[in-house]
Amino acid sequence: MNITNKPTAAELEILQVLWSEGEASVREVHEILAVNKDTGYTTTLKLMQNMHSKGFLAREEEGRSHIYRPLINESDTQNSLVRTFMSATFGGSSKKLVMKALGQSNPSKEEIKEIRKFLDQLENNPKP
Amino acid sequence: MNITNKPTAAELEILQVLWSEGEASVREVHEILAVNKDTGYTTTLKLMQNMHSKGFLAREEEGRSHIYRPLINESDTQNSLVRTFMSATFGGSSKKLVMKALGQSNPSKEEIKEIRKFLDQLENNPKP
DNA sequence: AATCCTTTACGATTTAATTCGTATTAAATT
DNA sequence: AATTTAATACGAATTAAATCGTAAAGGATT
Repeated sequence: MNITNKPTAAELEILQVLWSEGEASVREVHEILAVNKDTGYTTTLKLMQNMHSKGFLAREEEGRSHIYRPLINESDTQNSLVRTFMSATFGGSSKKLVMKALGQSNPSKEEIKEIRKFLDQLENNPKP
Repeated sequence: MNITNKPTAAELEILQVLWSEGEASVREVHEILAVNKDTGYTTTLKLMQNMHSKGFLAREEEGRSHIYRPLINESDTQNSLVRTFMSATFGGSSKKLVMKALGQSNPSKEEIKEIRKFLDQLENNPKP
């Protein structure tokens, strides 16, 4: 259920790609990252190799290249990162974090509606 | 209004103390941090010196020690950190971040009420 | 006055993360 | 068959952050 050690910033970028694509080769991940980032191919390769040995990614030979797949779940990873961030920056107060986040973005009416619905659920099904 | 470069994790811990105390000597900051953290006095000193030269802290001689005061605002700093985090972890979606944060903490009825009020304001005063 | 704190200053080390260079291998192309 | 291309492997360099050690200075204590 829960992530033991968190991915670093560069690792998270790679995970975003893999969560979105499902699976990909180093080349594919690199091409996508290279649009916004200026680093070499071997950097991406090394990162993905590291992530594989950390247990973040599975890989499988396909021809002479490797296809990688995330082994850690997006939602669990986000939970873990949020918890750490919330604690470091807001002393653990979700209310403060939430207000800062909302005050800074432009959530659509629709999104606001969904958040309200979520708050309703929270009140009706309080946690242990 | 806006923070140019963000404090690091260790710097943020120091800022938390100073935001809460208003001002303090290295010794005072260190004593407070030392409760939960196991690092030497000179580490805290060095960090605060760095923060001073970065323009994060002002200082003033008082006797033979220095009294430090934050020059960057808590709210602005949090905004900046939230923006970066939200973008790196949730592709900039405040809705996703907000739900993760709420789903993970136990906001009180009172807090939920305040968040609802905040959502009302957001809807009534939409941003540019 | 001599010694003992307590403090700052600051270079150096350590640690972690990121980036890269080079060697090697094997498939694809000529 | 020879050459080019595209991939992995992996050590090493770079960078940034955090930590520490030691020297110097000046009050406070004896």
